[in-house]
Amino acid sequence: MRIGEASKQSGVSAKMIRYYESIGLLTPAQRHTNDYRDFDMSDIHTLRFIHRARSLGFSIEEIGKLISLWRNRERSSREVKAITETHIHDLKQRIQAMQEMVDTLEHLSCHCHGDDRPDCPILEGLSNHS
Amino acid sequence: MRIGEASKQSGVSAKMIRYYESIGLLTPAQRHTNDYRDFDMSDIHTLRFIHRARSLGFSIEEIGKLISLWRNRERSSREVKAITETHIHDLKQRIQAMQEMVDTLEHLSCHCHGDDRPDCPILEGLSNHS
DNA sequence: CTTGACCTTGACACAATGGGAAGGTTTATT
DNA sequence: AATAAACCTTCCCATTGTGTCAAGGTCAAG
Repeated sequence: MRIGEASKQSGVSAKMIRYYESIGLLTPAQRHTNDYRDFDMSDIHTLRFIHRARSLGFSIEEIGKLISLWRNRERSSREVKAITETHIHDLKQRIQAMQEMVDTLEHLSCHCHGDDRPDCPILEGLSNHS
Repeated sequence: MRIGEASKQSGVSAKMIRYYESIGLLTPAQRHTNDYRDFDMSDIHTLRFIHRARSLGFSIEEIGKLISLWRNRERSSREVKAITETHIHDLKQRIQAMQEMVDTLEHLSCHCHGDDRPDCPILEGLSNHS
């Protein structure tokens, strides 16, 4: 099947399919005589795998490792779990950092009248708070 | 003072100071005869403001608006609060999306033995879960 | 035989930051 | 005074992952 159909069936945009191929995440698709890429169901499975991994926030690099483990029948689940745990840890840290921002911002915001007057604890917080 | 000192006093890297100037977030600094930028305390205040706003996750664009409100004595705190609330909302959405990733990942990970065997619910989750 | 829907590659853009090169200036040490 | 170290300048390139757009090739249906 051609790239448009592969895109529909996998949820990965045609642009991204070409991109993943160009950076070596995907082995280059077969080509028809007219140079059009030709995907089979195995390609679709891989693309779906990538799509789901992306939606769980894995980086392209991590996905590369996951795919190679996925294809390797000799793999140890330890390796997969390690990548996943690292990623979870990473996500949690980012969540925490953002939550701290939210806390600070809400603290500032709740003291701000939010009316026509110029007095604003938010701006004060941004300028004084060292 | 020169850019290195301004960087130290504000916490913004020299690289970023030049960048902020180039995109118009900062009004271009004074120049010495030798072409070196020359910052005064007013510049430092602005840089600190930017630094704190960045550390709270505001985008450059939002910071541009905040700075112009900060400088405007006729501002309404309503506008500042609106920008802040929008940003908080944005952060919360991103946190929620990431938290959902974490939940899914932890669910998969806790079922994975993480040993020498190849069986791996994580990979299965990534390949089957449509 | 034209129209429209595909496909191809390539270039450029985003946001915010870092790295480095090539070259000029100032400051400190010999 | 000479030299070395530590600055400064501009300009270019890389990052991550995605989108947009252009110029052109291919194919099927009308």
